[in-house]
Amino acid sequence: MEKIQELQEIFLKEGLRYTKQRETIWQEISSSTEHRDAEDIYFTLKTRGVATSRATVYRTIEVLVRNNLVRALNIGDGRYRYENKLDQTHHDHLVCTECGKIIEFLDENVEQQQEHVARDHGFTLVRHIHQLYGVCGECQKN
Amino acid sequence: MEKIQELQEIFLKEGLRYTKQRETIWQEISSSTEHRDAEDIYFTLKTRGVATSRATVYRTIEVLVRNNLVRALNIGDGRYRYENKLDQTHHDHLVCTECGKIIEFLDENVEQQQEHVARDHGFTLVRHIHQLYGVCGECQKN
DNA sequence: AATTTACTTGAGACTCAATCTCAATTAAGC
DNA sequence: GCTTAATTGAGATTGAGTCTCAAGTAAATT
Repeated sequence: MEKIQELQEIFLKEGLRYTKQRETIWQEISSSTEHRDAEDIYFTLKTRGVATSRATVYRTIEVLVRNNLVRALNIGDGRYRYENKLDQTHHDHLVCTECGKIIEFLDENVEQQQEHVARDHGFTLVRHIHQLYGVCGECQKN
Repeated sequence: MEKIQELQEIFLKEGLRYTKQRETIWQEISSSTEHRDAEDIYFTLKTRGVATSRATVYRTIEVLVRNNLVRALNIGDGRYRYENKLDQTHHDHLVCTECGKIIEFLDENVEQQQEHVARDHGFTLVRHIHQLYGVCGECQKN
């Protein structure tokens, strides 16, 4: 039930109605720390008896992303993963190319350097995508 | 006609035939420093009279990417851009969210730091994706 | 509380990049 | 040149995501 208040304010602010479906989708995303795709979220809701359509899942996620409650992650395999932003802190991702495991990391050095690079080219940095792909410890053993 | 020799060796090595279509696709990609999508390459070939099918374009690019002659770039808008790797040097990309301009950059500091991050998490780094999105100098004026 | 109004939902059609199929074509070995 | 097996290409298919529009349902109005 985390941030339900804020959720309601967001829909109000956007002139959108507060519906059971929208709340359920947020609850589903906010109750997990996994990086899940839309299909996964859609099916989980389905098996939990609170079925919503794909259209509603995608439409709601769009609002959540726009309002900073959810982050969309593109790891380059053609579909987005979503993670809630309840823990606030910014981070990037380390992806195991063998088992698909996703680990979060934050490196202040890199964060700062990115600002420099952008500035050096006359850009105002808005966001970035930074993913490291490699083989994790477990997978190296096999 | 750059690297035609190497191109032939690659196809030989892979047990593939050396065809006019495959050569033409490489020539098209190698003759430009732009970051182009498959559709763009396909249509350019078409208007130049050396028509090949989409299927062949995609199939050939796959081989070129696998053999390090071409790099596939995912800037998160749902389609890949391709650039030839003739100039060898590794770099990442700075993308203007207003005009779509793509600038290449290389930051040794960041490159090294990535290795550290991977190692710290027990990963062997294989590759990375690093894109900075912002507004370029020109677009800031408007 | 009933009615009206307008936003939301959902099933399925649609889009778009990319992949697959398979008959016709063609490169390469004999 | 002939044979054979890889390649090509037109179009079908896939899959993630978006769109449509009739039916459903909040919320405002009376």
